[in-house]
Amino acid sequence: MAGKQEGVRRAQADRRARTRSALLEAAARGLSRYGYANLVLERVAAEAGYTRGALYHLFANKEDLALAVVKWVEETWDAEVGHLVAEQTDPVDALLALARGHAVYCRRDVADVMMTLRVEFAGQDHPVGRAITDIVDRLEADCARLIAAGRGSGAIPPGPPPTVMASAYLGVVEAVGIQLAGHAPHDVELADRAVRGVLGLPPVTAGTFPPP
Amino acid sequence: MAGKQEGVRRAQADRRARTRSALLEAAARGLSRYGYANLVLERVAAEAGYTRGALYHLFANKEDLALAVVKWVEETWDAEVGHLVAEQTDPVDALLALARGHAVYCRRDVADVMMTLRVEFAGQDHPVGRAITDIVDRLEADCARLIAAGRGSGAIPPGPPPTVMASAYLGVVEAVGIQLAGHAPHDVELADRAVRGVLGLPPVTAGTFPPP
DNA sequence: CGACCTACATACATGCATGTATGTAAGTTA
DNA sequence: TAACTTACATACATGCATGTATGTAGGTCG
Repeated sequence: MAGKQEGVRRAQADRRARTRSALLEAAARGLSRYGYANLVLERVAAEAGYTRGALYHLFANKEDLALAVVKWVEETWDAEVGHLVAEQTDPVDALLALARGHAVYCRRDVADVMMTLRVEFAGQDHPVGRAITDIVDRLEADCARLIAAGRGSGAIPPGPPPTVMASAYLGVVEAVGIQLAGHAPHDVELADRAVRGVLGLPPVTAGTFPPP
Repeated sequence: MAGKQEGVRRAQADRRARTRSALLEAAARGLSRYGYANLVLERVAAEAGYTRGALYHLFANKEDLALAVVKWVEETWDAEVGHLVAEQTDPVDALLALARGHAVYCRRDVADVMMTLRVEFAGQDHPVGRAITDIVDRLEADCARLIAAGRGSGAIPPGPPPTVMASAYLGVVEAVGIQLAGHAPHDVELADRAVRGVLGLPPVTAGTFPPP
């Protein structure tokens, strides 16, 4: 196990990883634009600079590719938005941080992959659809807990049950993020506004937004 | 032009209209579940009690069928939600009436046809996608005017430009309508809350919702 | 440097959904 | 009731995208 051995092994592994990343990124863009059914693998490969042969060498099939994209998007989202939420101690602060963080996350062009696929596979029984609903369901449960906690402390006024609130909360967060992608800084402000509205919190008074 | 002539003519026309409606309704349900690309015309026809032959006799092709569905949904939406908005004189009341009316409209199962197709054709150049964006763009312009009017009268506090606000407003209305379909009466309440939040209006104090 | 493996391209086979052409029964008008 | 049209079903043809099988060049290791 000399240094050169690992070096060359990393060389081949790096080559593989680079092409994989290129294909993954092209697939993510393609999925967000065309969805799953209309995604043509030859275009994906061509956009990444390869052919379908490379794609089928690195991914078992179209479904496997889409699942890999979903996993990749989930990981980048967690890395960028998840920690913003985790470092908040107050549940309301956490919910507001998630909304604002997601709005910022949505400024990149692959952000609406999840939404596109979720809509396409809604009501179906497809592995890709299940992968997405699993993620969303976990997130929704987390948000429901945060809302329940906020209710318990009195920070969130009474209203519909926390699970229903969480569903509405995530819906508006997603909608604002997608509708206002590329409209900084209004994306963050309106995500904040919409979430406060759903939670029943009073609006921030003029001049105090955005907070430092 | 005796009564009998018109009678029999109405008989054949009625037959045609009934099968057309059955196919249209089946197509609407199919589109909202599977989207356009995954919609199989044989299933649509079978669900309506016919075969593809009937479908191709009444519609030129798949695209024509989808366009007819879009038109039909638009008309039912106008009939059910549009007049609620039109009879409001105050712009803020109109915006709130639209949000609440749309939430009620979304309780039927074909309500998310527009959203499904809009997502599927986003960024494409397809006639069906254009038909939808045309409708949404008109609605968005109307809402932007209402928001500008509310700003002018001071009823809506300052914030992002009306066009951006309208985009966020409609996104939120759509999201809540879809997420909370079948969760009456929370759907209406949360649509109201979300819209008030986006517009920067204070929440309704506890106990006063819903208004008569 | 010769044997082997990996990364990728090219070529082929399959399936599925659309669209079209044809057939048939029911309805309409003289 | 006979000529004609409409409403629909059945059968056929086409295209396109996936998946697989095969080929080849470059890297890897003895």
